[in-house]
Amino acid sequence: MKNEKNSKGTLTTKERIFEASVDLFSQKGFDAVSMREIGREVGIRESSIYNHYKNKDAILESIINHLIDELGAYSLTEEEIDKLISDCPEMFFEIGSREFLNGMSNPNTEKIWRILSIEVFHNEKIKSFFVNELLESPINQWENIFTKMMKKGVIKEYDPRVLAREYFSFALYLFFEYFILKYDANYSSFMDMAYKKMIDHSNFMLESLKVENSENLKL
Amino acid sequence: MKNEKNSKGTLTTKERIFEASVDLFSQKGFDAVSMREIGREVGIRESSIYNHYKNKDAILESIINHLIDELGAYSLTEEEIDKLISDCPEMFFEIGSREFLNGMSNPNTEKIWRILSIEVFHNEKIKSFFVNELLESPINQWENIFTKMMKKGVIKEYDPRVLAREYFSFALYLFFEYFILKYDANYSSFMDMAYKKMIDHSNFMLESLKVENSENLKL
DNA sequence: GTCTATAAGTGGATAGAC
DNA sequence: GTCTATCCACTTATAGAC
Repeated sequence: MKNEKNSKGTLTTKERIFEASVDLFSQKGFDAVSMREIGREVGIRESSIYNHYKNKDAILESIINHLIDELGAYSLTEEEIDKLISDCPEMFFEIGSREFLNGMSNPNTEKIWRILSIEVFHNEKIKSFFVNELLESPINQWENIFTKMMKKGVIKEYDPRVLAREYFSFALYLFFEYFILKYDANYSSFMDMAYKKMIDHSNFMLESLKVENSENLKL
Repeated sequence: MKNEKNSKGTLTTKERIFEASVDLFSQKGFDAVSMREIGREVGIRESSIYNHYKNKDAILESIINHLIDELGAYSLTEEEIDKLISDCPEMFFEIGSREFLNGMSNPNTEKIWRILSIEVFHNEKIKSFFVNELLESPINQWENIFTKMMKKGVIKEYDPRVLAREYFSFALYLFFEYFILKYDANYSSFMDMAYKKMIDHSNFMLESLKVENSENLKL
């Protein structure tokens, strides 16, 4: 814990252990990586790792916390959201897409998302982090947004909870496709393909939710 | 391999090993379950298991093959699909939903889907099975169905590939939600909730794709 | 077909010299 | 802070008695 900060370009041993662990865990999963292997990657003996981290679990924990810190730094404020809804709903969907994909595919966080995807089965903390961060809180947020859009007459009337699921389920599908089924550490191709699909999806939703001239809007 | 079949109600030792493995693997994952543990569950020594299965991997393999066999038994024929499209598109979506959920939540297969979800990171065979069975082949099939629906004028014109993703991504979202994030071996609640959500989704899609009276259908 | 005994290996973690 | 040496629990799998 002594030389945790290092303002120069060089990395401390602790930081090198962190980086090596992120690389190895994201490739093989937590259980399949041994302390010996991490040590080898860093260039020290495994016993020396215990001078920097209490045990193997502590390394994983610090990785999770790093992602949580990183995510907290993003996200739009309530006022920015309100303004965008009135100004231009098309833009809003596009910004929403980009926001989501950035949180996923930032080079600092992409490997960590992959680690958590692998470990979600073995770790209760990760599981509840996922449920909250990927299921409940975004869908609640989108329900809120769709409700506001209806009040302003920007989209037609529909059950906002259903719309929230319609919109955000597609993001989860992309997450599932890339982080679970097709992950291969090829960062740029993830962004490119996912972004195009997300735009197609936004357009479909916009088209479906357009306010019509006639009166028979409510189902 | 000797007493594999047993027409009476009793299970052979091999079958009991199979069942115990499915239970344990679905709860803890393949790596986290030892041969000792399986033996304990069955009531024999771990060394005796090797009289029935060559090794631990062979147990997993037989579990995967069991699911593949089971899935092959379902699925509609081309003619049945064509008939349904003309007769009643609403019904078709409902049947499509039920078909998918049945393949997932049949009591014989639900635990196996869970095992594969856990093991998809460690096993190339499972990974390509998932990519094919959950991503590519269903989306191609739905693209085909939407194309036919357009030709018959049952739905409005739109890129069928995009529609296929719009429709099927929701099924994958449900898979992700239940088998990865919220799995708790509670079979009936999965079916109930997933089915309701799937119906909401089908209704939204139908509404969006309704043929309108006027002429400006193509985007 | 099941048992005991055992091989042969890998894992995380600690003690103490330097 | 890193090293060597070591501990001990646990794993898959095999050999051979019964």
